[in-house]
Amino acid sequence: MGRPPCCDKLGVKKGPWTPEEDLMLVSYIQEHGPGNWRSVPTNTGLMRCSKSCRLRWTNYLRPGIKRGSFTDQEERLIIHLQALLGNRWAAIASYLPERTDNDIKNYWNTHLKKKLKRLQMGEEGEGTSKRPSSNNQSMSKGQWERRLQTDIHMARQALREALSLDSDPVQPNPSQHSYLSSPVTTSQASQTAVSSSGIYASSTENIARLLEGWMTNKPKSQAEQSEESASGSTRYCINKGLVGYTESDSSEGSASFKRELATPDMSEFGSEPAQVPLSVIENWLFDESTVMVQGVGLVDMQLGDASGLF
DNA sequence: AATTCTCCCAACCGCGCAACG
DNA sequence: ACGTTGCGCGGTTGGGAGAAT
Repeated sequence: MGRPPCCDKLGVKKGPWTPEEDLMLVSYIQEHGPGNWRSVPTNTGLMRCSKSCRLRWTNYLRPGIKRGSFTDQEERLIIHLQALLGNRWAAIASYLPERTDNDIKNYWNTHLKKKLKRLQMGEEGEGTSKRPSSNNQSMSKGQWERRLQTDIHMARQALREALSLDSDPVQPNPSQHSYLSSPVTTSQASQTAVSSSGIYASSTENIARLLEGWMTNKPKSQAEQSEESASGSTRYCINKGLVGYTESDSSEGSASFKRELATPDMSEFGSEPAQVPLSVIENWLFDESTVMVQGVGLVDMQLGDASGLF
């Protein structure tokens, strides 16, 4: 006997969310914080199933989400992490606090997979005997697993070091924070609804506008944001959500929105990976000499050995 | 200008796991 | 120990937007 689907109830709405629904959801979360999703539809009056509410929040409404095109660095990070962790998108997303697992998954499926395939084809066209990984085509599954374990061990070690180097004093506890500090007004709501002509919720701007005025702290200007991203800073920080956090927010607001996602492997470190400045992780990830195991880098594994595993 | 094709992403679905009674 | 419930995750899909014909 299988488990009944959670959304087979009559009257449960499906499909794209409307601005009004978003506001209802955000209002509720403002008061109660995310979680206890089961009670959200009944308490809000939303004709959505709990799952849908959770997804809408985590993938779209949650402040701090960066949307739009991925940077080269993000791309490389994803490729490395995918090679290391496989399709564990939630785990990968925990290293990119501004991106959702869904976003990363979509980006992988629509862009990176093709990109890697193209690269692989290109290399194959040039000849297959040169690359070290080609030697590993014959590597047994056991060998590959041992190598993967070594990689994971090294990854853990590197993260331990990273954590000990950079101990962030902020220990957020989402349950203790008010999620959105000032209530949204009906006029703000209608403004949002009116301003969005036709397609709703397809841009960061919409969400930013939606949430504008909810924050105690002044949102960062677009100019500042673009300047920041243009500077090519690799220091990803949970406090730098596009919806308007500044570094100084960390004392309260941003901590509230900290990703709940922590990879199970990370729990033993007593801290979530998102708290680690990702520059440290990136340095480690991009340092070929660190990730090289038995002379084969992870990228090689991705392009060669590991490709057959997907 | 109209139609078809392709790409992309928000949302859905089903499964597994953990907590709880 | 077992059944139920709720949540989180990964895979898949539907439909809108833009490109190509």
